[in-house]
Amino acid sequence: MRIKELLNQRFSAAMQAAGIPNECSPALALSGKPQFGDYQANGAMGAAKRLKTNPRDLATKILDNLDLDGIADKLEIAGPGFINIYLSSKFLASAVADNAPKSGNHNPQTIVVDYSSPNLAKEMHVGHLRSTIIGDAVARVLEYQGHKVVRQNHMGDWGTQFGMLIAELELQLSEGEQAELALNDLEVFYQQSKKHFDEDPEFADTARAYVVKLQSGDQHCRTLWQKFIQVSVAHNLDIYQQLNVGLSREHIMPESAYNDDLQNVLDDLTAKGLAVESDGAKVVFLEELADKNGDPSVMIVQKSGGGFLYATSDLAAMRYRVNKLGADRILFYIDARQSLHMKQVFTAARKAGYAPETVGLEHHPFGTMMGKDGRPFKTRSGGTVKLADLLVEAVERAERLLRDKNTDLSDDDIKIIARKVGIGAIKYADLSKTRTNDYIFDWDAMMSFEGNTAPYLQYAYTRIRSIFRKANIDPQSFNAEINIIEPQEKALAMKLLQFEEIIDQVASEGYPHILCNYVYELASAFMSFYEHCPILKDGVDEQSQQSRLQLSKQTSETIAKGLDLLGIEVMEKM
RNA sequence: CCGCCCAUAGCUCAAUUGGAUAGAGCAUCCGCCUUCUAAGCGGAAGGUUCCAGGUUCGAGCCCUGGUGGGCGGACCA
Repeated sequence: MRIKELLNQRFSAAMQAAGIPNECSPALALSGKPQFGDYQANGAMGAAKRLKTNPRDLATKILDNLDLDGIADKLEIAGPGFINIYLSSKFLASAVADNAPKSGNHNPQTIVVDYSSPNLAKEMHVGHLRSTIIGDAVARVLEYQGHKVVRQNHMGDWGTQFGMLIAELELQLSEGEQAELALNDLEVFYQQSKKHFDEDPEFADTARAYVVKLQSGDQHCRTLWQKFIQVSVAHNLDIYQQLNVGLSREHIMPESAYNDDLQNVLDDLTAKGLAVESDGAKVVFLEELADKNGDPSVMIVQKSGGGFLYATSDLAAMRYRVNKLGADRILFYIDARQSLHMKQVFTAARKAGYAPETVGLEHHPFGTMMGKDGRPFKTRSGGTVKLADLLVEAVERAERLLRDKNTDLSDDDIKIIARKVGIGAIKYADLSKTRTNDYIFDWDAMMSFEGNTAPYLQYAYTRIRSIFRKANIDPQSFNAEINIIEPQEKALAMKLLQFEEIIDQVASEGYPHILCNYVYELASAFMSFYEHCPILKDGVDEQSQQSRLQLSKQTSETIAKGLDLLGIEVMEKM
């Protein structure tokens, strides 16, 4: 149940009865401080401005028409016209009791989520982390809400580099090398290839010729290319699995898949008068994005040599997603540096009719991962950090910490837990920061097991599970009536009730850090509750014990669900 | 030259999108374990929200102008 929504309905009705126009929102919000109640309605002030009346009088009028019987104990008008709402404990208790995840969705949409989309020429590196895990978290949230989510991994498998790479592969195979062995380390392979390309003109010519041959369907080049792609894709799928990310083979829709459609897109743009020739290239001038001098933004869709660019394949992808996938909404988790490009593609897609106004096009950009020095995260020698190496280090660090702190876990348990903690820590550190900003990657902070980190939340979960083990109760089947007496019980109940509202917010705006903050606050509220409200200790009456166990059970479920939506696993012990 | 983004406690980050006295964690200091996992809890201290104006009942958030930093902008993605 969404309390805010309920209050909103009641306040809207009261405001209407008080003669306030419908456009005025009750402006409901959680109260920041206990002395301002649990929720507050700030709409009286906005409405008073509009009606040119006294806000406090208007607030009184709203209260006269407001029916919150059985929901609120007390209502008060404060300050310039705030209405403070004190919820009844009985209402809270019953609300928590039927706080079970809602079934179905009144307005399910088909939502395409474009995320991860690495370039297959090289191994995945830290630059791919954010798109991969933020996009995945949002996809999970949308699925939880009952939408049809279509994940699209727009892998880069078709650029100029591939001519160079297949020429290198051909060379190494001719020297008797096995494909699997040659491609064992994609990074090394890429460097060898680049070296040949730069130093050997003959090789470079072959490479350039192979790009053209590949794209025109030459069988030999195609076979070599497929060998390479196969290895690279397998590498990526392995990373996804390690990351507990819901991307598999079926979600891959690479650039090459649009190859046959690029000429069609160009022809169509030309026919519509959008693409015109300029300096030998085919470009689209976008007056909508003109600067203050009136110069339109330029988007090249075909090079003067005849080659297509990513703007072209992005437009082809747009058409596919709208027409074939039936998208109502398309989300792009792509680096903030491509904001202009996204704007151009969106504008062109609208003008060409590839995406009607009814289809939401949303670029959800994100900032860069920085090192502790405030510069982009690199290895000590200044190279790119491979994602595979980063994950190995995360698990190793987690394992060391577990061994330091713990004695009664088996070796196998430690291995399994270290994986969940290490990967969880790395993902959570990223997801918990505001998506659009750069953030500083700090091993110690994310692994510290203190504060707003994955280990803290995982620990909170295991603590609750431990209570049930101790009491020899199966939480799954446990169910008891909730009784809210202590302030910590109320605070915990309030937090539990905010889950769905938070989910709505993440779904509409695509900021997973809101969910992170929520789970952290929920876990903190539990820790506080747990310290002040004994459960299994001597002297706790039966009714309180049952009620507190019920609160604990629902907290553990909500933490687990919240973390699950973030793609982070929990465990029974740690 | 044009355009986009950022600036909040010593550090890392929040602030329910215009709401009341700007909140957490780390670090520092003070308390709490023979009792449900102390990887925890309670408390103290820490702020001219980069600067200057403006809008209004009310601004970290909106507008204007600066300062400082990052990133984009005709043939890579």
